[in-house]
Amino acid sequence: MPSSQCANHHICQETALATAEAHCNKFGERLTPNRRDVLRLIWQSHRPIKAYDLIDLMSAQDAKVKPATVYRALDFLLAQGLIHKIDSLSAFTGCSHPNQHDDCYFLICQSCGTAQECCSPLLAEAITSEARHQDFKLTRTVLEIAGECATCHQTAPHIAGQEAR
Amino acid sequence: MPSSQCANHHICQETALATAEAHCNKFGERLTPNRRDVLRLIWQSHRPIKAYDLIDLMSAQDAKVKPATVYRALDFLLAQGLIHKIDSLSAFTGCSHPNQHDDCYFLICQSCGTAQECCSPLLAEAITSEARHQDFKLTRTVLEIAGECATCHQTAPHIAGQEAR
DNA sequence: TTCATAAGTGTTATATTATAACATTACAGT
DNA sequence: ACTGTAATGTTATAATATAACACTTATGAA
Repeated sequence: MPSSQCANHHICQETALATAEAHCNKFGERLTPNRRDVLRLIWQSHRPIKAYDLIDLMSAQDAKVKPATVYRALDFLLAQGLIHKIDSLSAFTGCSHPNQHDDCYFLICQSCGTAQECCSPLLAEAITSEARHQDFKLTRTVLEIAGECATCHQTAPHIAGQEAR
Repeated sequence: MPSSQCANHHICQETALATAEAHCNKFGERLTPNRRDVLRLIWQSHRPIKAYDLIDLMSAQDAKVKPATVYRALDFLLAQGLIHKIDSLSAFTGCSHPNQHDDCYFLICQSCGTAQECCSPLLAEAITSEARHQDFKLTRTVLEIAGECATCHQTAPHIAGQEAR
C-alpha cells in the first residue's frame, strides 16, 4: 500500500500506526507521543518528507520543535524498520510492510515526487549474487530508481510539471 | 581500475587525468586548473572523498578555498561523467570509465572505506525490466551496496577495524 | 511504595553539506 | 582590441544532522 496508490490516505495512516503499535508491543519498544506524531506526519505526506519539513509541521501547532526531537524519533523509527530513508533525496517515507523483508527498492517519480516501495526477490537475488561474485559481504543495499511513474507519464506526457505538495 | 585495486595509485591518477583531458577536448569542455585539481585530489584518495575534505586539501597549500569553488568543480565533473557521487555517503569518487555506460553500481566497504565501481549489464537489465514492469520510465538508478570487501574479510575476519585515511 | 536505573526528552550549541547572489576575471571568436 | 560568455572569487546563508548535558518519566526490583 504505497502512499501514492492509496485512494483514501487516511486509511494508510491509521493502518500504519496500528501496525507500528503492534510492532512495538511485540518487541517491547515504546511508541511514545513524539515518535507517533512523527510517524503520523510521515504517513500523512504522500511522498518522502524531509526532516525539516517534519520539524515545521510539528512546530505549526504550538511550541517550536527542535531538530534533535525529530531526528531522535526518526532514528528510532528507522531502527525499528517502520520507516525508510531515501538517501538520494535526504527524505523519509513510511515502510509499507515493516519487518517482512529487507530487499526493498524505490521508484521515485521526479514529476509527482512519490516514492513507491517495491520488493523483488528476483532482483534482490540478482544483487546478492553479484556481490557474492565479487566476494563481497553485503550488509545493506540502497536501490533508488528515479524517473517518471506510470500515472505521471500517462496523465501529462512530455510535460512533467512539478505538483505542489 | 577501481582505486582500491590499483597497486600504484599514481598510475590511476595520471591515467584518469589524461582520460579527462581527452574527454574535455572531444566535447569542447574546459578542464580548468580548479577542475583538474579537484579531479586529481579525488583520484589521490583511495576511497570516496567528501566535499569539505577536498576543500581542506585545496586550502592546505596557500589560500583558503571556498565551498562554491569546489562544488562548482564537482558539478562540472559530475555533469561530464568524470566522477560519481555516492549518495549514501555524501562523497565523491572518480569514474573508472567515463562515458562508457551508465549502469554502474558501487560496493562500499564499511571496513576500509573503499567503493568499488562495478558494472553488470545483467543486473542493469534486471533493474530496467523491473521498472518497465511497473510502467516506470527510468532516468537514473542509484545502487549502492554496503558491506565488507574481500580484502577486508580475508585479512581481518570478524574484526573490521576502521583504517585511518 | 520507594528507590534506582534506564530510557526518553528538552535545550543549546555546533558540525556538516550545499547553494544563492552578485562582482570580477579570463577566454574564444570576431 | 572588442565583445559576449564562461569561469571564478567572495560573501552570505540555506539545508541537513549531531553532540553534549540537564532534566523528566517510565519500569521494575527491593
